[in-house]
Amino acid sequence: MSTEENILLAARKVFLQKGFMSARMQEIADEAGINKALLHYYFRTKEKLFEQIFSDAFQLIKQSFTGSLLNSLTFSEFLRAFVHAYLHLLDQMPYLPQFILQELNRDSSRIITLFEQQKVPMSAIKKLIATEVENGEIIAIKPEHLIVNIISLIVFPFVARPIIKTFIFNQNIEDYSRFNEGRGEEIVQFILRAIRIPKNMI
Amino acid sequence: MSTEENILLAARKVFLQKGFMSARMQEIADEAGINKALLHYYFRTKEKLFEQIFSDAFQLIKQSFTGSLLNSLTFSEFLRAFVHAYLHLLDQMPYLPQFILQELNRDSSRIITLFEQQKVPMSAIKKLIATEVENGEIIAIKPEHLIVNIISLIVFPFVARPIIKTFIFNQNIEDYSRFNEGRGEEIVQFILRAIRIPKNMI
DNA sequence: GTCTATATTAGGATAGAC
DNA sequence: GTCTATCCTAATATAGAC
Repeated sequence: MSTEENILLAARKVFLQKGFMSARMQEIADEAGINKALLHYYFRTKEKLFEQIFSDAFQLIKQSFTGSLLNSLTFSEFLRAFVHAYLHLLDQMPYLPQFILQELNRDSSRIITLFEQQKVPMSAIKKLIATEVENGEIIAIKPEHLIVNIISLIVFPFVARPIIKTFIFNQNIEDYSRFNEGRGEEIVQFILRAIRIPKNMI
Repeated sequence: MSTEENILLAARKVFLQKGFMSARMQEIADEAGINKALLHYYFRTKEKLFEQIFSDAFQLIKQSFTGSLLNSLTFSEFLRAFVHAYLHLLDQMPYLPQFILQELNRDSSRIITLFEQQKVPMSAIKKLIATEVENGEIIAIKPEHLIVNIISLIVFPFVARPIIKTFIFNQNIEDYSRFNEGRGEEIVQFILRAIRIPKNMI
């Protein structure tokens, strides 16, 4: 593995856990098994190194959207694919959401650049939902609310992990990991129930 | 207004927006219209000043739980009261959730202290849900999932505000604020639909 | 390319006058 | 209690040898 890849791997680990402000160049150097000066040799500044990590991280999230949309004809197909793709990603990178949200709140100008670079297929998803509402497949709901609801149910538990672990599960690790295992289907079913047309209306 | 209150007000504003690491004592002093030395005279260290702000902030959240539980006999009463109480609080303090979550992720040991000091009535809420499930008032759902779902739907949009504003509303402020106005009832109805017993099962 | 040693600066904290 | 001036340390960044 090249030194540059090595640094990027170490930087990703440290930045994701600590965020830009709390991350230390020294810690990244240690993690990569090199020294500080070499970090600067490869990436000049902390800011530039961070930039790389941040946009890579956001791209991973974007791929959950595009990938799930690709092979889905109906909304429920998309929903199931998306929930599981996203949860699979977060399983491997649990710090990802907090990292992204923290940095976007810290530097609000970054969101503009991000929006221009990373085209998330939001309007396609909106259209998919709107069509199913028109066809009477699902209840009348504004696509924006439904999209926000889906993402909230998936992502929030990762951002609030310490609180949930402590205040809801009293630090009981087993209960908590059981909760996580069932979470994907729970979300899918919860949403499907919330948007289905009541049977006795026919 | 006393100098001490003045400082606390300024500190709250700066800490909530910036978080501990990005907050600057200088900025707090400016905001309070005094100088840095006086901050240290009143609160010795940045850490101690922060401590005060943080526990006050968490207490506000706790009160949304306890307050809503107080006068609710059924789950749907609690749900409606809680959603609106919490949203009312976040309307006034939109940075509150990101602040709390960021700090709990930064310093994981803090959660222990917090748990011992601030008794959130979680078991009472769990019991309320479990009872309604037993009585066949709502569908079979694990209380932990339902509680997490409720909080996710309320809180996440505030944490992800920049992303939602940009990627879902294309920076259109009017669309975004219309979304926020309808959000409370949307959440309540979404959850009630997801947990109701289907009519044709009777 | 990689290291050691050093410069620079930002920012929290303190001393001491009033 | 409030200020100005100063200290001190941590952390980013660079110079220069190998």
